Amino acid sequence: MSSGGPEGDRTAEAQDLSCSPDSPVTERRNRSGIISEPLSKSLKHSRALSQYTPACNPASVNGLHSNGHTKSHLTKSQERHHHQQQPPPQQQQQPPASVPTLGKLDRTLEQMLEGQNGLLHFAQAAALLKRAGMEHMLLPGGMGVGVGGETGVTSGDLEAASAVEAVSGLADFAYGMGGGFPFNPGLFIMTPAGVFLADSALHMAGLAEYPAQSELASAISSGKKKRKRCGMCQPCRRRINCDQCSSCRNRKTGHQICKFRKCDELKKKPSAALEVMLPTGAAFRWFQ
DNA sequence: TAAAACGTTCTA
DNA sequence: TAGAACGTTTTA
Repeated sequence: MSSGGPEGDRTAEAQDLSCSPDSPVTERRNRSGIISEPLSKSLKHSRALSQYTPACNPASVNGLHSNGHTKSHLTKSQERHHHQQQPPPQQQQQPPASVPTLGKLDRTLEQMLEGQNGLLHFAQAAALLKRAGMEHMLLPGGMGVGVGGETGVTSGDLEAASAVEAVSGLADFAYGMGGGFPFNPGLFIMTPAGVFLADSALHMAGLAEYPAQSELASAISSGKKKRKRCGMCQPCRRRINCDQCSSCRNRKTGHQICKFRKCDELKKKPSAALEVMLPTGAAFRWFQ
């Protein structure tokens, strides 16, 4: 009759997860920091990602992040941006109104990651590579119309413009159908979960610690039987077990993660993969 | 080594 | 076909 249940011995440290100091959040954490919390509290109000950061630092929200794994690299990449891309003093004048700032660019990239389950599709990858000065890794010959096509643009403008363009102006990005595949295929890892920038490309681009990209890619490419959670989708971001679903109730026998924390990617059948969502909305199959 | 969690199989 | 149970792998 251990009526401890979910409410049993909730610790005050769990309250750290809440940004609101007066938030009456009382949770119980397991060894992995997963919180068991009744459905009524947690599931109905899925927490924003920023609420899981230790200090709710607004600056950290600006960084590229999606889960606890990526906390550290945020600051690293931001430092990189500061150190490597800080314009010389004479260029610190106001940027042209039409040119996004690096901060805006970062937010754009963050939005890309947020919105695409962490996958970088080709146009986004192109933007990142360009941003890192890796245009040469794109295949030459105008195959990448729209990404490598801009001329007469300063590098800074190119970086920002191409990234924004990658997000919003994808229509002229030529895939297949005469346009050809604009990237060096070696830069990408094709996995059941999607297409990822290869580690090498990430490293070269200074993006080695992009959330989940390298980790997931390596995990899958290594031929492990088990797939890993993508770490990017809403369920993966969730850090709270509902304690009420069948998986939670039958944890001992079911061996299943809370239904509300089940990775969206893992819900899909692996065979449904090897398909890339093109910016045009069409699906590109790597293998027929 | 225990807990977490994915994959497979079984059952309703 | 969805959910439960179990085997197995992974991770801390």
